Amino acid sequence: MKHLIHTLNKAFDHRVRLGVMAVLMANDLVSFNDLKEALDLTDGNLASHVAALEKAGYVTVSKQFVGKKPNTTYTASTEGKQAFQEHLNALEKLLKGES
Amino acid sequence: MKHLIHTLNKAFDHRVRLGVMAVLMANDLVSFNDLKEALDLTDGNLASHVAALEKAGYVTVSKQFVGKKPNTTYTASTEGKQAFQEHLNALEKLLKGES
DNA sequence: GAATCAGCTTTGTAATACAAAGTGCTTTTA
DNA sequence: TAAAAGCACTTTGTATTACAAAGCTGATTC
Repeated sequence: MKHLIHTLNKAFDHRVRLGVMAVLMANDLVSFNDLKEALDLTDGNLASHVAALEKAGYVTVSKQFVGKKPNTTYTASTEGKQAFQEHLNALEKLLKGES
Repeated sequence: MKHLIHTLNKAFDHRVRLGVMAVLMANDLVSFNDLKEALDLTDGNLASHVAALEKAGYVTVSKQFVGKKPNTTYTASTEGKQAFQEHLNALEKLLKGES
């Protein structure tokens, strides 16, 4: 028997990644530093979690210069938004006690 | 700045524990084997996750004999139900984009 | 008396998680 | 112009966690 918990997306099975996706669902372009401050994370920790989401194809990265400073921004990909939505649906079902 | 993600309960920050609690919220007495089958887990894996919830005081265990067979059942403690509910509330807020 | 069941515990391996420090490049600031 | 600081990582090192599989204990059914 396959339980609903096995349909939860492992890529989102962590509060930091959940937070990143939540932020990116609400704002479609967020900079590294804004994300870092919003989630109160160290550089390295954020970088590695975002890297995981990027590797999964759920987040896309773009780099440019704003004035003279380098600026990295993140966006949830269409795929990422969809996968996240499915994850939320599965979560909701699970928590409503459907097995 | 403390973000909402830091208010998520680490004890529930895993799909298996989430599943266990969801089952125990819906049914107040569940046996080891029923849980194991419902969630499709190996003995050891279930045992260790339940042990973590028990250690946190969120699940209580009782052992008795049913007929001639030993029988272990689990229940969500009052504390556990409350903590889980709070976790869900935090999750919900997070996913609605409140930071 | 061998196999089975219940419920773990142990073992071993692999995958995270995380902070802190280091890196490379550029730009302010003293 | 040398030092400090910002950006966005990467590396390092440590610690925790996840998990399957095997082992184990005590009882039981064949």
